[in-house]
Amino acid sequence: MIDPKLLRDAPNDLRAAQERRGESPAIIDDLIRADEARRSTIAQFEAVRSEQKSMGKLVAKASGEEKAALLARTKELGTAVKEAEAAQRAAGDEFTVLLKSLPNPASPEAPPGGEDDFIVLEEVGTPRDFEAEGFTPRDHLELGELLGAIDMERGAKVSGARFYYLTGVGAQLELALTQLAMSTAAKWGFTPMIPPALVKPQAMEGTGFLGQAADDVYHLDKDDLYLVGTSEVPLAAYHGDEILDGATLPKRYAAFSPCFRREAGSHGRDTRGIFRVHWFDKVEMFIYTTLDQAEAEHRRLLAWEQEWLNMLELPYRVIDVAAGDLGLSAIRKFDCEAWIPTQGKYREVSSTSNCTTFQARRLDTRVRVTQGEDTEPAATLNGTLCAMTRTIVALLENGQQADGSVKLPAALHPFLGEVLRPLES
RNA sequence: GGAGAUAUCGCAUAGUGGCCUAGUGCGCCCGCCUGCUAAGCGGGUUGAGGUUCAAACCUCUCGAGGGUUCAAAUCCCUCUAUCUCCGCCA
Repeated sequence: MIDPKLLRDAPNDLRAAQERRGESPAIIDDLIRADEARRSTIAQFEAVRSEQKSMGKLVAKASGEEKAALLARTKELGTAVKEAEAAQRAAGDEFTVLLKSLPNPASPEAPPGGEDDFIVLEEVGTPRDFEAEGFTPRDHLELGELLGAIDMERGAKVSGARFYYLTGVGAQLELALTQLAMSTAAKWGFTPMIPPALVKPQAMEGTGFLGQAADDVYHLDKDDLYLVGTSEVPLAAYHGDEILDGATLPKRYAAFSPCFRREAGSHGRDTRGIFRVHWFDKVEMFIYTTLDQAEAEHRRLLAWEQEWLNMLELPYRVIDVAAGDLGLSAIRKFDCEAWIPTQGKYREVSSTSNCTTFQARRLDTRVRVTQGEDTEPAATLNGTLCAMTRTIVALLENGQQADGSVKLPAALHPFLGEVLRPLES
């Protein structure tokens, strides 16, 4: 949700931002009309309500005929107040619904265009040349089966397509990554968190996942709870309805949670292995700060994501996601994409978004920067530290050797040794 | 799942239909006084929204949402959370 005052103060900026996303600016004019309707119904309600209150005081003091006459008038006022209140609410609701459907204005620095119009900011590391090494790389599933690390067949048997078991060293690998990611984040100053993975509609809605992304979300009808697709949701809602003390900012949290995604729009894509699944575990970074610090924190998040990939010794690139490919809440997004040898391309393993005050306005998270001053909406940012399944895919494929064994990065040696070896057949 | 209780400003409390424009204490902020400190004295102190050049004014906000009434913190209904006990359970 944007600052409604922008509709009056800077409508042209908002129209331009819509066009950067490749969306119609007409909604801005709808919003301006709805805002005017809202404000005029508020004025009408307040006028009759004010009269009702002062008349009510006269009633309390009056008696006899005088009182009867007053009561006749106040009775009329009573209905007028109810009507005006209903009109105010209707206009307010209409405005809010429209306002919430408006995406966060894309940053002017975000590349214009859609999904394919990203800009590559940086490439780090060099993909291995398997041809030169003299063997054809196996894909992560083949390797996972050789190592006894991944069991897709039984995942499908028990839970259906896009489910898996991590077994043996696969399970150990996730636990090692989790432990390494959480402790590394703690060292960077993040507070480790384990949040709930089931949330109320308000949390889901507040983070912007019930708009166009709603099809991708699991919902439990009987309990009206949602399974989160990322711990961004419970972390953003964590300080909802709160006023944060500016002196405590930035607040940085790192959360481990399962993530559930229906993958509604991706039938047939990435069907092999654990690259795209309905459930995976993830360590997510989340930051609360003030608007003026948001961009700097966004750069820090990206730097931490890169440091993590460097620790894992993976070749990757960083892209600046185009405006048309941003989620509802973000003004700018950077993705880190690891090289996947058997796909011959870079694929997303982490992503960081600057949501400015968009989510905080919806969730009512405010900051009092200085004692005695007015509050302002907080700014929120999120970034992946380690999405387990995709990280495992990248580690297996990039670390593999001709015999099917997998060399691990030094950071994982304390947990799993230097090499994962195929099971005895 | 069953029975009962509770929910008021940062905290603690008062408030059983109009005198609530929600009082008081603590805490906090500003000032005064006291040659330091403490005490004392005076004032301020929920959060939103609207009108407005501004000063100021108005509206909403007593867990949430409905209802009754000319008028609701107060009466009624529903929901949520917390506490106590019972049952079940990792």
